[in-house]
Amino acid sequence: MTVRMRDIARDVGVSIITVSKVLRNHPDVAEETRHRILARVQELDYRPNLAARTLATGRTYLVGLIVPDLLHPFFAEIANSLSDVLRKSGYYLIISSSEEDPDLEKQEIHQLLSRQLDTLIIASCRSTVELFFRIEKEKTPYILIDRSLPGLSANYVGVDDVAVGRLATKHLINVGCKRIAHIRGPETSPGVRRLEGYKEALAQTGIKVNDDYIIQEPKGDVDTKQRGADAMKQLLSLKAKPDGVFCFNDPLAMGAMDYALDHGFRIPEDIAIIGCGNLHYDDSLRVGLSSINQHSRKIGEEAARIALRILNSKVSPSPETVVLEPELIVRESTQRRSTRQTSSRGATRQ
Amino acid sequence: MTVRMRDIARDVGVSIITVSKVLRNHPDVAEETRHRILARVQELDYRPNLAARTLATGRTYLVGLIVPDLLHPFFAEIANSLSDVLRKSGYYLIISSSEEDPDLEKQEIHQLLSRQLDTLIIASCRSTVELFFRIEKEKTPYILIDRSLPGLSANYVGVDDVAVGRLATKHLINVGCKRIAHIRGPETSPGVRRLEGYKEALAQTGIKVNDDYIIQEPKGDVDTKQRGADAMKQLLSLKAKPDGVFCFNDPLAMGAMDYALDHGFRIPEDIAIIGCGNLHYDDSLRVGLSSINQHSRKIGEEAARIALRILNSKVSPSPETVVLEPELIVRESTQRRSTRQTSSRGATRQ
DNA sequence: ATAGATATCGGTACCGTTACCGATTATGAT
DNA sequence: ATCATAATCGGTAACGGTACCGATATCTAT
Repeated sequence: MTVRMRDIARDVGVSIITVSKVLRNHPDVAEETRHRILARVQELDYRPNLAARTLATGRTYLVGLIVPDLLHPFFAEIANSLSDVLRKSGYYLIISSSEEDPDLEKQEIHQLLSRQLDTLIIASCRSTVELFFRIEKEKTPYILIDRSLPGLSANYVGVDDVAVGRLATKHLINVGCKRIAHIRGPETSPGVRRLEGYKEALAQTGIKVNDDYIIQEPKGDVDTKQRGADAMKQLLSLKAKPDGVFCFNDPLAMGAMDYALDHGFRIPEDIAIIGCGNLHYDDSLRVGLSSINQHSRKIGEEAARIALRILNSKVSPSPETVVLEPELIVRESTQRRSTRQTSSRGATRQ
Repeated sequence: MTVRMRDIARDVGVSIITVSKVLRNHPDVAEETRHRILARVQELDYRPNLAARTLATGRTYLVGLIVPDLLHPFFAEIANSLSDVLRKSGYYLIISSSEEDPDLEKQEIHQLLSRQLDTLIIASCRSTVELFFRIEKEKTPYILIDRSLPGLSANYVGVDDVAVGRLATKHLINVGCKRIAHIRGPETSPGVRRLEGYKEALAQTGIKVNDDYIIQEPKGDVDTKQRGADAMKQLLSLKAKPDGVFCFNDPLAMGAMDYALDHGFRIPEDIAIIGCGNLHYDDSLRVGLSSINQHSRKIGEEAARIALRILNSKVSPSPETVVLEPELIVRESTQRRSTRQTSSRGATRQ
């Protein structure tokens, strides 16, 4: 069997309680016995049974993270930075993916809650708040990231998605696009708000919104790149083809770009494309992809900070909201006319 | 406070034990009481405390996964497929990243072990086996993926890395390359074996290995793309520039490709490039990147299968080794001479 | 010498669940 | 009616820790 506290206690000749104190750096024990205990701990390679500790203390030192898709670099980066910060304070991250399926997400939430985690961090694909009220009743603090839910005053960290839509669309307008399309995202807050920003930017410039230029997210289970290609196909079959497209995210933009190029369109001359996410491979694509930086690492860090604040305070602090400013990154795919840069492939922040 | 089994028992008028039996589908309870208990469970939204269950049973239904880098799509995909399979059998995946740091990996292993997980799956960045002997002493079964360790007869799932190196290098030879370089990976088994395959292929064709053409993995903390670019810079400053490069993985190849293109070299005319991993964006790069498919999803599935076999058997089964055959995927970056395909961008399996 | 403070250690109860086995009741066969 | 058998339920003792408080020993000041 594995080694337990009582084994250490027996060997050293003290009580279990004293061993427990040493392991938790409790001051209430003599320097000499502390050393003897630690020596034996080292020798036997003892490590506390965290399940037992959890049962006794009610704390797991475990933070749950639920994301819709681990393969998406945006979420992978959040997971990374979150984990980096939490680890330094002795907390551990347990990650799970909902695959953009609300039912699966619910199941995962239940799984994680029964594991008694100290905090839940979640980029939810749900559109209703009911489930979160249940979480609140269980007293497990939670933090929403990337996606917020209407009518829920919870901790939230994300980017200003209306500004994302506005920034991208205005940029397309600035480089001379007249017929601007939007390949939109799902019915979650980023999808809705980026669309909103898109419409706002058009309205401010006096351009009328054309519903043909807004491509809905299809239900199907096809992969993102394929969806982007399908959307672009639809756009390019219109009589009045768009000359600029704002895509909900970079993978969609990648698919859209491939389709356009493969069918003889020039980017950005015939059609300019901008995505969102500023993924690390944007530079290396067939045409460097302009994008909006969502500060994924920063989102993870802020979420971790809030989590630690909650974990370190006796009473639960009032909900905190962090909204980051998006940043425009210009690459080839939108460099038309006057905005063309001297360097052929370098990205410029604006 | 949260609801416990004893609350259900009190309300329904049975003992705690009976409730426990119902929750675990124990046959030993009458249909009618079972219904009454389940009804109350539903009403109160009761969920068992898994920490307590773990303490009593010794099982966590938790499988640990340690990978060197979650941002690398190869590992993200393994995590995904692993999780898919395990979930169906009621197991949960707890993921953690070692950031290619052996010390951090050790720390993570200890953390996970003290959480009493049922199995550990690990793509180790360690080069010594000593730590794994300790794991074995603790009786926690473990499975190595992607990277094996010399002198350790453990469960292992991975691709035949010597074949990877041979396949890539032979392909470069077949398309007419004469001076073939290799940007190699770290000192883990894939890095070592792919280099071996590279040398084998050259030897079989009677080409002498030129040490200038083998670029070592630098120690620095720069990102993979930058490392690829640096390596390519080194290669292109040689008097006898190589006309073909086999890169350890696709991100390295991406950086290498960018550097070459940015400095006026044509791909594949001046220099052909092949990577490894067959990442989903290989199609959309400036030049479509030829690659070797490592079957990441399959690796996850096989590892999950082995894990379940261990978890379902009373005695621990003898170690199992699964070695997958790599597959060559040809895209533009190596299409020279006779091998040029009709379709300009489509990938072909060979 | 005595009281009070300080440092060091331990006893008891409990965290929420399950394993093991024994008890009770109902059922059916003879 | 009797007895074996099966079905249903529960008591007790763990699992490996920690919280809370009390006990003892040592030291200091008067």
